[in-house]
Amino acid sequence: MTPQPGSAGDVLTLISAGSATTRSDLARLTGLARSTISQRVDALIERGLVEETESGESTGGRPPRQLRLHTEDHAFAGVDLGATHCRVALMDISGDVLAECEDSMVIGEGPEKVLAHVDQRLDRLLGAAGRPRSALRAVGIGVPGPVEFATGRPNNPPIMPGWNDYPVPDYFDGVEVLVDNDVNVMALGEHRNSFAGTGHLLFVKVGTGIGCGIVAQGRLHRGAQGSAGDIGHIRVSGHEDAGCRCGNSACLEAVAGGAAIARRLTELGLAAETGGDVVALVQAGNTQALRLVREAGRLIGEVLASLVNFFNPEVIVIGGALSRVHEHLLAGIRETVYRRSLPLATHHLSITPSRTGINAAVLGAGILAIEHYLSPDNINRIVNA
Amino acid sequence: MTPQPGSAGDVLTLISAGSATTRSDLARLTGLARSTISQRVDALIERGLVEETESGESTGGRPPRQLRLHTEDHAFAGVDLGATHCRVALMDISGDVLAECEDSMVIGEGPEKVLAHVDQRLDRLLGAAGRPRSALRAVGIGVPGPVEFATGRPNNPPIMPGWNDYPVPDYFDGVEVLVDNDVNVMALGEHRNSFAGTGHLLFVKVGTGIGCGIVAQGRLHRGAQGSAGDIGHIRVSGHEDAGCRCGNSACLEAVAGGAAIARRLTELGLAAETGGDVVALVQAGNTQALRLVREAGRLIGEVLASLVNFFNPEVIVIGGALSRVHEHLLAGIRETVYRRSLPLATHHLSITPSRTGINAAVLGAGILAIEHYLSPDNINRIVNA
DNA sequence: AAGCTTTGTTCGATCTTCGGCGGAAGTTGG
DNA sequence: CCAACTTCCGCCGAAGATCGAACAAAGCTT
Repeated sequence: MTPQPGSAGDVLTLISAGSATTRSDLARLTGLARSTISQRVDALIERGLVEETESGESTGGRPPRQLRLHTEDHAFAGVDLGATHCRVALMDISGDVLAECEDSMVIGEGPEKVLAHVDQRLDRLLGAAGRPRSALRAVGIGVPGPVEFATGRPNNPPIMPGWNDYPVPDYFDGVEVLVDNDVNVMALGEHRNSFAGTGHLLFVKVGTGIGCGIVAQGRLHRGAQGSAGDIGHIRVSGHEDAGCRCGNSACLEAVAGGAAIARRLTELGLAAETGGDVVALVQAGNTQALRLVREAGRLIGEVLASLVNFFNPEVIVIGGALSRVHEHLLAGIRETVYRRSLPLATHHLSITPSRTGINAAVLGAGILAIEHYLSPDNINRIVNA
Repeated sequence: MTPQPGSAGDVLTLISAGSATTRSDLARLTGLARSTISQRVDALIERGLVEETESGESTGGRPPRQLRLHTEDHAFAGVDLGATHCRVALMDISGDVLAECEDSMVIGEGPEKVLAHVDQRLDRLLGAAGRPRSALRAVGIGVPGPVEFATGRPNNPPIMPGWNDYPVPDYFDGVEVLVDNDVNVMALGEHRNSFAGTGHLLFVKVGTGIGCGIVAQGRLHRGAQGSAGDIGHIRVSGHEDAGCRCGNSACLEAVAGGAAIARRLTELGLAAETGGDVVALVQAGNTQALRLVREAGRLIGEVLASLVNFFNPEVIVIGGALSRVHEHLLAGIRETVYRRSLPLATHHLSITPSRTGINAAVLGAGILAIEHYLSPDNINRIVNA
């Protein structure tokens, strides 16, 4: 059933969203009596979820006591697993980062090794932040492949050998674990951090491959099989010769991904293997690389033009390794999208580089965990327990 | 705020969805005491929203009194406005059609004339069904162009001269009016009638033009400007020569729409002007027409393949005038989608012709009106008034 | 300094909801 | 055919939640 209006969970949602910072705000927003609100807030304070800070500005009368999330007793973690890296951030309940770390790690070594690594980092970060393990409430993990979100099991991930159908949450105990595709958590991180007011947003990650996270009505759209946003294998015109690892040809990823650009540069006699090498060449002023990146932007723009017509987003955010040279990538993307999409859909559309940057994934993963914990249902359960 | 759990609105939602047909069902589903449920049901009966029918089957004890929506005192209407037709259906609150009509009408004559026409039909249908005008609670209207849903104003519709920004709901008084794009209401009608359990569905209308209605998580996705689903102007490869009325070239609609196929047939010396003519030729066994329809299916499939990767729907429904020859259209679509989309996304994907058929739009428009009226918030307002 | 404004708490009145009880209306079994 | 059993439903007192008025607190205004 739907949560009660003005239940403890609802009240906490308003506080955590910043919609209300005082008891009177809450009374006004919920329509409940001030006395009732006080009772709810007391319950939340007693459970250690909310705290009072010094009085705020008076508006001509007694100054209100400010309310905010109590950030001491709980901890959450966001984990960003890539093909060869592992980033972990420990966050408090308001989403602020308490401690973070980053290191190399090979995801192909399989779930046991990798998750042991993660677990160890979690302990280290908890130590650094001075919080006991028992304070850890939930962990969000972004992985580079498709996941059945409801169970946290990777679903035939191409670059994660040994992970297929592995029940990731079972590895940890005493903590709720949410696992999602890395692009989804990046989209979530970007949305909550920099585009909170936006209803419909696309986050496009241009790295070795190309993927897309979809936020519809403020929530992640994962699709029927959790594979939504897999735009790397959409066909682009005029590149029938480019074979893709998926078996088809002319896939976007096979012509505009970082790996594809590097290959083309290699053919031109320039040393480049990864998307990072491409970025380095562009930053060094290499015109060939620059031209190829811009051309990749046009191809990505061709696909995005279709998706703009179909999905009609408010904002498209470009992230991933290649967005470090976003001026050139964006030029190509914008050029094509504004030419090929319908005016009604592009009129208020903005296409921008990621503002959250490299941390979008860890932060998004952490936010996934925090929002799960702060969901009205869960809070009501905690308060009424 | 969120509606109360087990509020009158919630209870009615359960009854109307068929999830509960007796008081004990409701008590079980909501977790409320039987006495509380009885009180809610009494309030709903008193307001004329629910009625009791004869007792149902006993399960070993006293047989429960069945509950269902009271279908007598209210009426709703769905209106399907096309370029040259007008269909109106009068429905009771459970969605059953009480009376309907269809006639020719030219939408280009402008809102006043067309809406006067609609209003007259409404009166006639109300008369035929023996219900007073005052019983009419809400009207849903599907129009062939983009609409700002919140205000019911068409937004620069290309084939509706005189309608731009016209406040359609203001024309009617005493009745709530919801206006949406025709493809959206078709998608809604199809979903609620034939695919109620499906989370994510695409409804593709192939007629003169090509459009798409999007159901995500059971709800219509309209996008930021209400232009979502406008897939007719997505580019397809290898048809740069085909100019489109939108100013671009190689638009899907310009090569695979009914009008485009008719033009190609005309070039081949066959008399065809509209999508209907194309259908007639195919049904007459003309091989040229058949080949072109199948080829159109492949082109539509090319676009849908991209959208399947991006959106990951469970079901794609093909409707519109050309779906009357769906065997040929679907063959082309399926062929391309299953070849070009990712296995994970296509594994449980079904692509089927419309089951609801020609009535999807009127029914969907009516359902739009009914669901608006039955929304928990609205019902709570009515019951507590 | 006295009064005004806004905030927050206390407390009794009121409204909701709960759950037990008993009557109603069937089925089952002898 | 009747007694026992099961399930459904309304009634009603008890328990709980919410409200709003009154009051106290704390700063602003004049």
